[in-house]
Amino acid sequence: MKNGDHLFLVDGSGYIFRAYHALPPLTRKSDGLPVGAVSGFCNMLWKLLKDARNTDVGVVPTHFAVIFDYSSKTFRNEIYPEYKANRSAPPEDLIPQFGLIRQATKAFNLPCIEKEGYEADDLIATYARLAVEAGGDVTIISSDKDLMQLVNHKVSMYDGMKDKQISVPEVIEKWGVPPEKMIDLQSLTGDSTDNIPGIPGIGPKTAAQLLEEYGDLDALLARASEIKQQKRRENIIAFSDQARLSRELVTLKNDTPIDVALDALVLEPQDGPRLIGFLKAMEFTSLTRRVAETTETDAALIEPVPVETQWGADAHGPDLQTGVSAEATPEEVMGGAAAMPATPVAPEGPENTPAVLARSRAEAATAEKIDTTAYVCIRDLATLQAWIDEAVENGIVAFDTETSSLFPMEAELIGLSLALAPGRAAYVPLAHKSGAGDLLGGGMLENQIPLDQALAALKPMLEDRSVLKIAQNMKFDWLLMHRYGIDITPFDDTMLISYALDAGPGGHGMDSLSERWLGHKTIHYKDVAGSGKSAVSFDMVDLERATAYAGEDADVTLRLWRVLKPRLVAEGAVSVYERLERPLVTVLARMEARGISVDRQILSRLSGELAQSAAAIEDEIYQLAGERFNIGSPKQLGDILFGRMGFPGGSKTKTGQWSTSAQVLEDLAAAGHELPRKIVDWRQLTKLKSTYTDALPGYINQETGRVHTCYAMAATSTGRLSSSDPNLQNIPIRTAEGRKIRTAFIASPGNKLISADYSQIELRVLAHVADIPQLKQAFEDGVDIHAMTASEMFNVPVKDMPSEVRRRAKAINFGIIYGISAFGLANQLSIPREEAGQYIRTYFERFPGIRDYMDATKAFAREHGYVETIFGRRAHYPEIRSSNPQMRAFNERAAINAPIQGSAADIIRRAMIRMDGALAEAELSARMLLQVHDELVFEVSDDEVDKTISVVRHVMENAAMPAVSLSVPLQVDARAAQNWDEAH
DNA sequence: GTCCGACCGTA
DNA sequence: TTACGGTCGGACG
Repeated sequence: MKNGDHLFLVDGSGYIFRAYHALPPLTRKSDGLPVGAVSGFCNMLWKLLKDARNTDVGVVPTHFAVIFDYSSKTFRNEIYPEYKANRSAPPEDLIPQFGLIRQATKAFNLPCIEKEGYEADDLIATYARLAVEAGGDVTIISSDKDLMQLVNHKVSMYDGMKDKQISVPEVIEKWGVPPEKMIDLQSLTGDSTDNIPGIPGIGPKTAAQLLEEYGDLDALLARASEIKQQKRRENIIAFSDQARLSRELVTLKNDTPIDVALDALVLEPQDGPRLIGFLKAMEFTSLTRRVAETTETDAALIEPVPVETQWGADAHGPDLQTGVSAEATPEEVMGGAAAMPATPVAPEGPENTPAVLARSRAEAATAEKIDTTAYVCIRDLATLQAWIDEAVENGIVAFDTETSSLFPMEAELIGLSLALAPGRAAYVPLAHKSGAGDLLGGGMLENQIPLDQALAALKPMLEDRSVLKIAQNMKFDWLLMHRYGIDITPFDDTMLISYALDAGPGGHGMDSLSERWLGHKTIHYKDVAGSGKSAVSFDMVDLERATAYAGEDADVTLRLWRVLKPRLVAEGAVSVYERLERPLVTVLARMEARGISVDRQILSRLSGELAQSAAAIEDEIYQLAGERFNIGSPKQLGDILFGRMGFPGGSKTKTGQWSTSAQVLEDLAAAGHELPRKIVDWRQLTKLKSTYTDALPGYINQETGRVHTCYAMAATSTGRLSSSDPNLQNIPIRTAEGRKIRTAFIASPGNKLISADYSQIELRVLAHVADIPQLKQAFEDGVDIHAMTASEMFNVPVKDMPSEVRRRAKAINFGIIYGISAFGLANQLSIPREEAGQYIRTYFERFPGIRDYMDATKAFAREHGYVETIFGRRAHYPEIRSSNPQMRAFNERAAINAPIQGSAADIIRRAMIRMDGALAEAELSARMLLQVHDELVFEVSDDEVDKTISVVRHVMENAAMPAVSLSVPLQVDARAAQNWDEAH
């Protein structure tokens, strides 16, 4: 920058709020996305830049930047915690616009500048100083009085909305003091919107008058006793410290660290097609036309670029509080009734609606052939950098990693692939071995970019908030890269998009999605790495095959995204994806990374005890049976029990074998037979040993010494998570023997485990969605729900109720949630089917609303093929129209269960998404470790137990709010102890 | 070596 | 009667 150059600095954050309130609301036609502030912003930028190229106008920028606030916490909060504390969260329809305006800035080919810990105003002050020192002039595009202190003969302001210049005379005219006294003036008056205290009773007029008389703030405070007006004098003396503090707060910091040099702000030529791509996506038709004319671009040839919208707490805007009021989307606020159909946006004509776009994308995707030999293998840094640059330019890139393991906490990076456009993908090998002839696997292959250099090159792009990273199952890649010091943001996940759209039968793996949506059979991992004993690690795969395989993964992921993402809007699944799926990815990844401490000694001792007990029982079994056989083989066991020994066979399995289930064996035992009892006991012991005490130690991670389960986000049809490797959602609890295994899950020294679980969450959800007065009242009163049910059904008082009566009512309550049948209930309670049927009839008489709800849900599912949770998550049951009565009945029961189980699953997801923020807000160091459907397990320092329990309980009990206001209270029981058994 | 059914642990 | 994942045995190729 040199003499005569002119820097324009746009106060982006200030503009967003001002435009939002000043301009009429505007939404994108096709899907209702709020874009009023974005529209105003684009029009203003266009006007500024158009004038800039018109040399008839006096002021021509040579340098240009748009500056944003990054977060609400800045150094000012250190000085004064109350700074801006009175700000409420931004309006919900403004939230997605923060990100869009940053994207707009990029589309205008302008630098987008922000820095964590600093306000936009400080960055503006810093750049203004640098520019003036370099001999340039500065125009700040803002009308914020906080910036007026910067005005001088080289620096002026411009109000883009009023088309008004603000120089030294305008400041004096408006405030009665010259710009250099604005700081003192604001220190005296304070500022209610920023919660800056100032001195009570002093407004701008008085302040200006005082400064005129005494010169500056210090002189005024020093000579305060001379002031004639009594009240004013007393206040200034009493609140002088407050004025000095205010001065610190309002004084802009003009020496903040900056990441982008002044000279890098030089104004680049407009990129017409890029800008038009964005404007078309926003559906700003008239501005699109004007830009097309001016840049001589044929807008018809340009596709709208996909834009990233962030609704939640990830969205960066100034003063975005973590409070719940900020989080409801319009879609959520309007939704909320269970099993109500979300209205898909109906295509009303040939215009470009989301539904039309989604359909055309789907058609195009199957038509395009995929050539896996066309991918590039990148082996030098310069080429990688060129791809990265293009990704940044593009704003979108599909990303995939190849690793040494499917366990993300053990996996090491072997290579990664990128895709910039369909068919344009590259593989970057990073740790392939030469493999030639050497039994030890050979040395490292030549000509690979060193891992640290590749990661250093990729990190800025992977963390660049203007570049959308797309992956299939991002949690894996996120956790892996997190371990390499990179936190990917922002991202989309094709697996989760598919799940939000199409949960039901059928998975969401890349291979099946590719086949379904692209009509393309992917290369299977087995085909490149082999399988079983002959399988090799991916680092031994030759680069040609590795490139085809890995490149295809990225290519297919990108293509899937292009097909699936538009469907979210078209089919009303945006809210589920944005509020329940995407934000959970990093929450779960961090939980997996933390792991939980497991005591190896306890497990090993238990294994020994179990082995001994099992061996003893084994001998008795052989004695009783009169021969040795494999007790673990249901086939052999059935032959002996029901064949040779002639026990009365209970039921047969579907393969025609005698069933040897615990139920059958228990019945025989109850009839006085000794052997079946022994078998049941033996089964329990060996199950505990093989599944838990023997297996768990093998999952203890070498480096962390902890067990890191893996959560599957898209494995169930209802919205529940599942856990595997190891499954920590089925650790025993029902029997005393089993519970011992829980004692091996421990808190690290100085810590406790907290277990917090929802009490009867599914029955509470049922009471809410089916609107059952007695159930709601019972939960309101906090009474024993099963006893209440029994009392209603059997006309017995709750007091001194026989336990068997309560047990039956409990079975019925669960039966209701599961889509009850007389057959199932009879089985569960070991009573005749007729009796079970009578129970159900009685239940429906007492609670007619339940029958209505079940009938309505079934009818809804038959009509639409899916059901919905209270948050709009859909579960599809296409087979509910099957002509097979068994199949149909099964799907009906599942359809009744899904909204209940799924709503409960959604509630705990919401709690989990908010939990880390709430704990941080309360300055608690507790770590969330595990989720078991209605339970969360935390590890917390001994001295923070009580506070943590109260925060956790608050978050969990209010998790449905504000999207859904449940008509039943949620109750959370929480306890802390040294191990999981005692905590639960 | 791979797949499936039976069984059983959890919510 | 709902939703999962792990282990085992045994049949298949």
